[in-house]
Amino acid sequence: MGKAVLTRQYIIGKTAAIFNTKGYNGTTLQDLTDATGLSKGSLYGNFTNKEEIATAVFQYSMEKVREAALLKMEKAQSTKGKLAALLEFYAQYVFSSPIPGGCPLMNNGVEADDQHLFMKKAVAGEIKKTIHLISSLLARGKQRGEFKSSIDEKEIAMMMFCSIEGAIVVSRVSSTDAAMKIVVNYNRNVLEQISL
Amino acid sequence: MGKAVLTRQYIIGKTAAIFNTKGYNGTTLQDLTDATGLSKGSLYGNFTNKEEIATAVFQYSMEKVREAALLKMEKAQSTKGKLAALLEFYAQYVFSSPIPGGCPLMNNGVEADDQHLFMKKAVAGEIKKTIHLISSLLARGKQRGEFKSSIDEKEIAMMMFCSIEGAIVVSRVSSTDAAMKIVVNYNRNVLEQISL
Amino acid sequence: MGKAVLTRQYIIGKTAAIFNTKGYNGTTLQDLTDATGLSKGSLYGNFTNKEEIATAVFQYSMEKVREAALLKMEKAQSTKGKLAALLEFYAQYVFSSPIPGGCPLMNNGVEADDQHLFMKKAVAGEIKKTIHLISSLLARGKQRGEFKSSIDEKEIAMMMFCSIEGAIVVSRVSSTDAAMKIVVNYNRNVLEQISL
Amino acid sequence: MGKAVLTRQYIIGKTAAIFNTKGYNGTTLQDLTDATGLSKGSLYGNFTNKEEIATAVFQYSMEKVREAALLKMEKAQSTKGKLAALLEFYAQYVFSSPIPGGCPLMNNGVEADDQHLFMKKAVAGEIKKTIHLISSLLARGKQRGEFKSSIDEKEIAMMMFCSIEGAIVVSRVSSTDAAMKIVVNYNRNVLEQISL
DNA sequence: AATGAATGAGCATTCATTCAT
DNA sequence: GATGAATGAATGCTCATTCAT
Repeated sequence: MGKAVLTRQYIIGKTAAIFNTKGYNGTTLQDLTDATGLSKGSLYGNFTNKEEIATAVFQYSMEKVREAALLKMEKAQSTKGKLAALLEFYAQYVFSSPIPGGCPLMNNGVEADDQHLFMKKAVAGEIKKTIHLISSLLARGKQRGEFKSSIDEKEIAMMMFCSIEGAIVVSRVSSTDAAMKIVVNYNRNVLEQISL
Repeated sequence: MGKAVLTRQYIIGKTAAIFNTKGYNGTTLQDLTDATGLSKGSLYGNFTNKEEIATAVFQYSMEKVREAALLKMEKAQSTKGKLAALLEFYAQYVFSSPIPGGCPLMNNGVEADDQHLFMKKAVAGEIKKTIHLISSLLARGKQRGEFKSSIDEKEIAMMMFCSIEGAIVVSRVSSTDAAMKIVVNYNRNVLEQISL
Repeated sequence: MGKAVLTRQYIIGKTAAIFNTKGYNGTTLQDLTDATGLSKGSLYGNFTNKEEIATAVFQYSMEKVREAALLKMEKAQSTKGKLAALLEFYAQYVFSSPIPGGCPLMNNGVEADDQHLFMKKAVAGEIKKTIHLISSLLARGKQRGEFKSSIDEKEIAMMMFCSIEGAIVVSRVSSTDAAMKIVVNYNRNVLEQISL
Repeated sequence: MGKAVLTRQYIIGKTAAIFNTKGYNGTTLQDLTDATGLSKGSLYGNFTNKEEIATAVFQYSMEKVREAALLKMEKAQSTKGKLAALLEFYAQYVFSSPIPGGCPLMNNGVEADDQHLFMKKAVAGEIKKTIHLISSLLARGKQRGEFKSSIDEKEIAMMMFCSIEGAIVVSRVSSTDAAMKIVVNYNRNVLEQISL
């Protein structure tokens, strides 16, 4: 890895929490130089502009989130166990997310949808990926005979994802994880009901 | 109504879409003077600062949203019919929301949660109100014998709300209402299943 | 006295301390409406602009100062006694001036000299008047045989005035009346030395 | 000297006369960019805010004043001669001060005393320094047998300083150096009277 | 590869003043 | 005579970006 790549990663790692907390508009170059200890010139030497930093940070943040989720899931052996672990992961997410500031998908998605096209595309892609992950697990569970063959894995995956994401925002704004607890519990029950 | 009140309402009405589209940070005083045709001085004569405008706009936007939802619902006579109408309302929400730019709850909630305390409080209150509305309808349906007495109306209300809100963001970011359609359909089925 | 005159005097009385404390540039119309409880429109109904208010306030403030000084002086019967009373007046001036904020002559003089011609003239006139007052007292003392006939009353008056005014500023900036005490004491000794 | 230091000094040098003429409140950032040819951004890159510029300018101005005074004084060999030179310096001060606009001590002192604490401290310090300088000269003259041993150097220094400063303001406001001439002449006579 | 210094456009906010009512 | 509402210019300050070194 060349020095340039290392510096890019250093910058991304040091600034991910800031972007996720303050949002793209709310994050200033000054914030980034403060967090990294680097000069503005150096930031612009490694990225073409703030948009590029934000996009790279978003990709990095999603990797971190996914890593943390997969770590939780890999301990479980059954597909159902893995999905339960994923729910467990989200249950704790509200107040201790891998990148502070809540879910990068919601944070960037909401700010991007009418404003930042460069980011909107990236968020849409990551959302699709995440829903696909859940959907695939459900499909595999069906194949392996863990889940009823009648289930619509796409529907369940979408409901799981949307309700969890909604619950993250509701819980964070309300400063209590009451909403998240209800939603996670509901989805756990869904897992039970579709199990054979 | 004094002139001041009228001007305040005029400002609020003209700028609601801007705040909902660009967010608080992304909306500038220039945006507001452009939209209203008023001078900055006039804006500051009617509001103490941008925060106060944003807060008033948020309250107004939520009223508009609620009005539009209630309008859809009042045609239905059964409680179940009202809840179905509410789902119908959200199904169309993605691309034609009463205030352009998506759901003010998500938009303001996501931006506010780590940054704008003045707004965070307001959003939390409105979310609570909205969930309570759904929950109350379910409870009344139970009383009236439309729904099974075994249902947990708070749980269902929370799931409906969170999944719908999540679906709004997902659909808007993805520029397709596929997610919303799935979520609305799922919740319609829930209504059927809890009906007697 | 018509209502207009009364309102003018009301405004002047309520705002004198503000101008003397914050200076002309530092005083805003908002300060004046806050202090008077009147609207901007009313202020502009009674004065043509801020300059006119400031000028009227300055005249009023100087009257107040002179009144307070004369009150102290009138108890004394000898001319020397009157001048000693005047020094006494200044000795207490630093921390309890008739109009809070120090001497209007210095305050307005310093701010006006390069900027506000309308005020510069007024201040110059009042300074002349004040020095003339001291000078006249010394001259009368000479006539009445209280003071040596050899004294140059204009020189002594100028020294007294300049040293006292300088001491006011020095004392106020230093937050201690040490300078004023020394200067007053020196001038008291001068009075003794010129006495027959 | 780094470029930053040079630019700071350039800014200070170019703006000293403006602050001394218009005062802190009366000086705008626009004035400063006009005088320097630099952008606001550059000004804020070299100073944290207007206060910091004003403070630096005040220190610089006092150095310039002191330099000019010392230059006049160093030609004289006797202490009395040096003090006479200092009076000479002030005699010309009214219409040709090292920094245009009068004495920075009075200008900043009067504006600062009730408003700008950051400046008040600085002015108080410089006043003390200046009075100490005069007092030291008088003390040295006593030691060297030039002045009577009975003199109170602190009293004389204070009177000299206060009367001169008062005379500066009076003369500038009156647009004539009559006051200054009288005060300087008086103080010259004092020097004669305390000489052995 | 990194920096320090600069820029010009833009930021939210306040200014003295006006004027229809 | 007094007011509330408006204005446009100006306020101090911050922004993302550039570029010579």
